[in-house]
Amino acid sequence: MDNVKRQWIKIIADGLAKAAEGKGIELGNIEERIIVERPPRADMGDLAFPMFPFAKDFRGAPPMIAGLVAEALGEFKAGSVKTVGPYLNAFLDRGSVAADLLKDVETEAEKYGESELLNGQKIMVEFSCPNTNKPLHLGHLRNDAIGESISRILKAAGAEVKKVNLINNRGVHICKSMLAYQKFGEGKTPESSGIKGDHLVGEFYVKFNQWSKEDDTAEAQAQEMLRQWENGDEKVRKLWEIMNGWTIDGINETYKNTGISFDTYYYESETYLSGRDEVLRGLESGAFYKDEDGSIRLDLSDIKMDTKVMLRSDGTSVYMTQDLGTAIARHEDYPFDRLIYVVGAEQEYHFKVLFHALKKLGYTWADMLYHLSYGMVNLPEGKMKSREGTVVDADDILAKLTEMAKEEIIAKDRAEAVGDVDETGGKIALAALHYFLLQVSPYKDMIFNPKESLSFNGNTGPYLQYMSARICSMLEKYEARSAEFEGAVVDSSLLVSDAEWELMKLVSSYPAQVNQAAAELNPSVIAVYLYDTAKAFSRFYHDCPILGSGDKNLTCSRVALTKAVLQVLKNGFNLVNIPFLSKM
RNA sequence: GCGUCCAUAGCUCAGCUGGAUAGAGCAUCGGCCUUCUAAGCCGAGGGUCAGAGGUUCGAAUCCUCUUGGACGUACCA
Repeated sequence: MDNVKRQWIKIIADGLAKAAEGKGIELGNIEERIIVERPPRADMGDLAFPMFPFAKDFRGAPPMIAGLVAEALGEFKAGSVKTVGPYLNAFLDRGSVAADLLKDVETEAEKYGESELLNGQKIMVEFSCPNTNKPLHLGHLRNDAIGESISRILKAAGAEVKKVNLINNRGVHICKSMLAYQKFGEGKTPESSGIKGDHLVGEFYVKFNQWSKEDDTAEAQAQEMLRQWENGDEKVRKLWEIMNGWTIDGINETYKNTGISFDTYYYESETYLSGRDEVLRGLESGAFYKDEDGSIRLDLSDIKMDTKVMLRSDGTSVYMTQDLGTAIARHEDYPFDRLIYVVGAEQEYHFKVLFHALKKLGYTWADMLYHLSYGMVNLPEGKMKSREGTVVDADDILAKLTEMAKEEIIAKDRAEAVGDVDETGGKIALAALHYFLLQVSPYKDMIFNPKESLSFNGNTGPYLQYMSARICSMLEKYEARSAEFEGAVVDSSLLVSDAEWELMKLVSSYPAQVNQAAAELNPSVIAVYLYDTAKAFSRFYHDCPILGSGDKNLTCSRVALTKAVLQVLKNGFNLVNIPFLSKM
């Protein structure tokens, strides 16, 4: 389609040149000045060329110019033009465009839509980054969905992508659940209690907060435990290892259930010390300074901010210390061209400071770091608050969605056709969840309404799956009846109705959508595109009989178009982590 | 206080680097299953794109201000 566009720009430029010549006007570099747009309605044409920019040259109204150009162009092969007010609209030759497109999609198959936009670029994407004191919640699911999707999109755009996770397994908050476990745990384990490890640990974190309300030494005890941990106290370390293991196992199970994976895990417990060394080096080099209160700080007055603590006065690390160490370790492990941190918008300040600190330390690659800041997931009543117990748990929401999907399968009497109801239910749940989370632009806050968001109808993930399942079912029937269509050929000149042409245009625009999503780091571009395409197919499917078209060449041709649509849906599903279903 | 971001239909969201009559879904109302899965299709109503200026041939989109909201401004992460 890009070629087609370029070809048309040439044609229009030619027409403009001729029209200008007739009037003795000099237009300069015409091709660069031509704007290509999509007409608002399909019946107005396929490409639109506004003539406004040339009004001054011609010293006349745009509609007049459009008329002159149309006249100058006369008849030609690639299609036709029509003037619509100030616009010159082009109608492409549907048959020949369709033929090329269907061939491309078929030969490229699962690679259709991939590009070379980011060829040769090494990109590291950090996302998820859970704490090991509680299970994942809905906010993490948004983070995971964005991180995983962005990684896949960048890869599709040609980049070499490394997905990394940073486990926040160190700090007072971790000690809190450990302390509560020591006091109230009674030796419980995930096995003995039958509770998933991360949830079990989370229970003790909640318990700590209750206890600390009654006992005001609780916080101090947690601090003391952190000191013991830093000093390598054997008993504390042992408990820490056990409980971290429980949480990480539990969280990994959630990742597995959501189709999320990582190439490398980093652990804060392993990077915070190198961060500390780095800060001390920075103190020597003069990048940082020692404040009168004993802490080591970074002066931010050059970027109009205050100062920031890099290392506490007692020598222990803060979040920043650790992130400094991690970033440096990462660049050594994988000399990236870009490192994308998928982290909530509330940490924008943190990353501004982190990047600045790295630059001050002399790391030139600090310019390659990028904070992909995303908005919060809120409830209709407002923020999720753990203290008020309104946090939506990741496993709970998945289980609930899966249950609803299974009920739906049974209610529609599809259990037998589907085969494994549990598995299909789980995949439908994932589609609902991921589509819901990714259809929204990342940087915006979003509202999750438990009652209304868990829908499988309308503009949802399951709708997309449903379309692909119907396609598969139809294609299966086509194969089964292959004898009837013996000798039929694809004749793209038969695929020129408006419904078919609309689908062609959508299929052809998929590669551009992938590039846009990659350039903007925005999965919602793909999500919205998939819905538009599924919707257009649904309309076509309803209006145009395929197997019963009455003409075997027409059937064969529509099957070819349908296969192309299916391919694009499949490829797109993969980018936004929506499981493909051939039956539902 | 200062900084960053957000504001589009009753609700949840799209709207490409400014372009032709601002779009979906949900909800409401009305049609369509003897025909490829009704998790579907078609139609109706519903908008001062928060408000006011500005730039431009043209602004939901860019700039300024105002209002409302979120987040940040920790020796928490």
